[in-house]
Amino acid sequence: MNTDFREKLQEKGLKVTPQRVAIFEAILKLNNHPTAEDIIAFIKTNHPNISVGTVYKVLDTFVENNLLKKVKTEKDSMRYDPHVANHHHLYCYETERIDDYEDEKLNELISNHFKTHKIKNFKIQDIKLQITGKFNNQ
Amino acid sequence: MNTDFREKLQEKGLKVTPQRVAIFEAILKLNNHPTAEDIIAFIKTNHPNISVGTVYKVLDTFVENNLLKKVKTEKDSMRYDPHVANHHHLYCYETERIDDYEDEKLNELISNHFKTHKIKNFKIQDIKLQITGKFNNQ
DNA sequence: TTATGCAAAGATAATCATTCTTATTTAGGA
DNA sequence: TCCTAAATAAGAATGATTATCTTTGCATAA
Ligand SMILES: [Mn+2]
Ligand SMILES: [Mn+2]
Ligand SMILES: [Zn+2]
Ligand SMILES: [Zn+2]
Repeated sequence: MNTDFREKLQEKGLKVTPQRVAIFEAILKLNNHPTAEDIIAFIKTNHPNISVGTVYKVLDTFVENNLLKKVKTEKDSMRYDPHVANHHHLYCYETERIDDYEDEKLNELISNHFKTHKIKNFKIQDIKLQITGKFNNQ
Repeated sequence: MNTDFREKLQEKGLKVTPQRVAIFEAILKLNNHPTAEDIIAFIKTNHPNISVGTVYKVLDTFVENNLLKKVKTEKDSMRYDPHVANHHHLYCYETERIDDYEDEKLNELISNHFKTHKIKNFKIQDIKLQITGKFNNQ
């Protein structure tokens, strides 16, 4: 999993640095579409000298190179998603929790719908669902 | 349409002020899910003394009272939507344009799908599609 | 080896949307 | 008309993000 990520960096012509590896690992570990702040806090424990600016710069680089996605929210701080394949999100309206939601049947349903119901003057690139609600337990 | 809005304010127990009316009119006129900045710029022409803080406070009040919705984006500044009934959005990946998209058939399709495919540990409140792509002309 | 080039990281200042504070004004009911 | 809670104005403060500038780490060429 680590070598995997190193290879991806190299494919994109990006240098493999300890910071980049640490930031990506942090995002995987944190596992709730973390903010930059979450990432910084997590990394600071093992890697206390990392610079805030570096984290933001690395996150941008990752997004540009499609190693991460930004997640839309209505909050001030951006959240990041290591899951770059197309998928949907469950948003809790009470907490900051955002979970992934994958549903191949639903994707087909929607994709078929748009085959017969074109949107005038608009070329679709991708479709995401924001499913807002409340998690039960856990 | 204006009296309509005044009545809505009164129903909610909110005072009808020139600032509130101007802000709501601006959002309707601007008609592209404007930012606070767009609204301020628009209002300043007729109403030069309005305060920036007032605009933000009024926007919050409107959102709390369901007269406006916030629109999720991955940009820094928030956008506002006077269209509070549930509907979807077309996002252009090249420009800041966001259009409304309503599709009753699609809503039914999705709603039926979730009747038979419950999400474990999650109670759905609402579902919005973010349809990203590119507008043709116009 | 040593020098040169260059991407990346660190430190920290600057920016900019938004929020907060405090004094003042006003809408709307009594 | 008067009163008062609610709303606004002005501007300072905050906080996330971006920009700037210097330093570091390597690779490659002299
Ligand atoms: Mn709209
Ligand atoms: Mn911000
Ligand atoms: Zn995700
Ligand atoms: Zn809308």
